[in-house]
Amino acid sequence: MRERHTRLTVVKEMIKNNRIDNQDMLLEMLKKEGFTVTQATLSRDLKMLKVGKISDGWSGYYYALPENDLISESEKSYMQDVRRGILSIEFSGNFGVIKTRSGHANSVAIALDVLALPEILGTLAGDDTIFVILREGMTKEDLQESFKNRIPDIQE
Amino acid sequence: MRERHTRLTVVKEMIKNNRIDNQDMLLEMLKKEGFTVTQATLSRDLKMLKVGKISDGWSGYYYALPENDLISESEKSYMQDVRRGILSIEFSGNFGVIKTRSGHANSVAIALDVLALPEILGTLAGDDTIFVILREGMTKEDLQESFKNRIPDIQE
DNA sequence: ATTTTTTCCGTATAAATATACAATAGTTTT
DNA sequence: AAAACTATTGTATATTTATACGGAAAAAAT
Repeated sequence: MRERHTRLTVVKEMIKNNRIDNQDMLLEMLKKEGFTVTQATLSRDLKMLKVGKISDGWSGYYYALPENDLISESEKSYMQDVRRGILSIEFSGNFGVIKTRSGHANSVAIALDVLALPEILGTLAGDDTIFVILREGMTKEDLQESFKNRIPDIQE
Repeated sequence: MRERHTRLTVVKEMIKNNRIDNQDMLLEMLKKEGFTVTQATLSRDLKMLKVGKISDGWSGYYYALPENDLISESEKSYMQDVRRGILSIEFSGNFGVIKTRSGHANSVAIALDVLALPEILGTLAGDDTIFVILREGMTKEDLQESFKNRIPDIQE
């Protein structure tokens, strides 16, 4: 026993990286990796992972991880951009100035746009400085809170 | 015969507006609307609409329209915002100034952000004016082209 | 107008997926 | 440590979905 957890991780990875049309296909791939289970077990695994089956836009269907799992993947890379580039944030009213490492302002600003934090109305990036405009009603504290939630290990 | 097209429209609407777990459920709903078909036909309809079956994040699964169908729906509303608000666009180098009807700058700017036109780096909205910064390498013409593609009936 | 082709759909059945039930191994409680 | 509970799985089967086949209506071609 006590196999499920590792198997779930493998299954998730397989679904993320391959086009898989049905459970039998997945079953075979698993067997090759040393996980010999039945279709019933796999069906339960997929339900646990909240895997969906979606159209390929043509004539077939394949398994896909839930939106969240995918988004968080691409978000991760943007969060990396932010973490790598950012040096400091200071505010004046509802305007903020972010200092970044030289040349990083653009990538950080793009990342902030993509992350679409509700507090930010827009950004303007130079080479090492980003000008941030908060939405009306939002405060510096709101943004910092939001930051901490979305970008775990950022230091104030 | 010649029923399919109208039925597909109805099915699409039903899937968009209701949580539907399986084809039998949909079959019943259709019957109530006067479309009496078999499960086989419905299965074909769903494939045609590229409907997927995704997790509700809890313990069940339901039908969902493909990403594109949903996005284009929400995009429509943003494009409306742009169409309704915009008055003129003028450029100076890689900066643009969009004049909007009073009070509309914000909604137009948000729409532009959401539409994520590849030419636009960022926007700053006042009350009736939006400041647009183009990404490096992009020209006024690129943006106008992109506009025409995304927002059909806009006049120059 | 007749033939050919295409579209649409039902019936029957195959294929794919989910689950009720029972068994076994691990955990927790007493 | 025995009892009670929980988690994980397989077997068998139920449920759900897809499709092979054939027929009929509509459309296109001749």
